[in-house]
Amino acid sequence: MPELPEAETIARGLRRAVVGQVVGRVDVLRPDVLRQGARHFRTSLRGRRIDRVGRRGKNVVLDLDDRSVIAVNLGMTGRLLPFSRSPRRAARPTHPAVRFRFEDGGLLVFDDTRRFGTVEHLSAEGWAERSARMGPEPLAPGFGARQLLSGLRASRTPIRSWLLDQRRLAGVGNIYANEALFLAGVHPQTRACDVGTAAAGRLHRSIRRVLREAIEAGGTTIRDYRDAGGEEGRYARRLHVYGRAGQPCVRCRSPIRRVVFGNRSAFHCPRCQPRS
DNA sequence: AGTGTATCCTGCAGGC
DNA sequence: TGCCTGCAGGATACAC
Repeated sequence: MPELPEAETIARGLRRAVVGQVVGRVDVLRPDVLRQGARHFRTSLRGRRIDRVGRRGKNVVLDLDDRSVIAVNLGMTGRLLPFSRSPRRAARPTHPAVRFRFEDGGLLVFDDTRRFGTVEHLSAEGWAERSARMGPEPLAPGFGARQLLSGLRASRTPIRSWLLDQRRLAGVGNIYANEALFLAGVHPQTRACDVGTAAAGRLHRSIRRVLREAIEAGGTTIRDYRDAGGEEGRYARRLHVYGRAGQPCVRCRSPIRRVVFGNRSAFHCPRCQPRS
């Protein structure tokens, strides 16, 4: 679910509530979201102070005072919800997986209905290695059209699959991949190496534009996504193709098509995004 | 290298 | 109302 704009929105919304907080007790209610033993996870976090909240790709990253990090991948339905005190029944998260209790009585709950998300405590080196295996940040100033083009040249996989591969580009998921391809006028099943220089330039611009605008709108809520304050994102009504199969293209009125490949739905306008 | 398939889970919408 | 199928912002592992 959450892609880069949602992770960014959550990270921003979390800062006020958790930076400076010192971790006390940690409750692991659903050990399967961890990638390490719950015992070790709990004990190694106790007493750590949260110094910063950031994001890498689709991950929300909490930097701790010993340079280790808590990396949260939100999966499809993950949420990070801060509370200044234990919430009463009605306000309680429905699927809590991990509860971080702070020394001042506040808490941060990782809530995840489907539990495809993960929470990991990594050393500085462990996180650096992980991050190094991920592709560039599409919104970083240094990420240019040339870099995108050179990455595309070497691959024959469909461009939509290429965009979803976190080792190639970090943070783009199915919604924004489809939206960016629409804006660039590129068919989702075009082989990456067949995206020409001009189209790659358009795609570079549209990826950055879509991600930036989605961040401004606080992300996209289809169903489950909520920010750190429990609010929905407002980008859903601005989607051009995602989830709009059969509806008229906003640009040319042709019906939007849905095709499935790589185990995911892809949406495109057959007229605005011709196959090359 | 690529693609198709299955897996991990839960919940919701739509058809009958 | 109830049952069934298909679908979902992700990621990975496998066989071919």
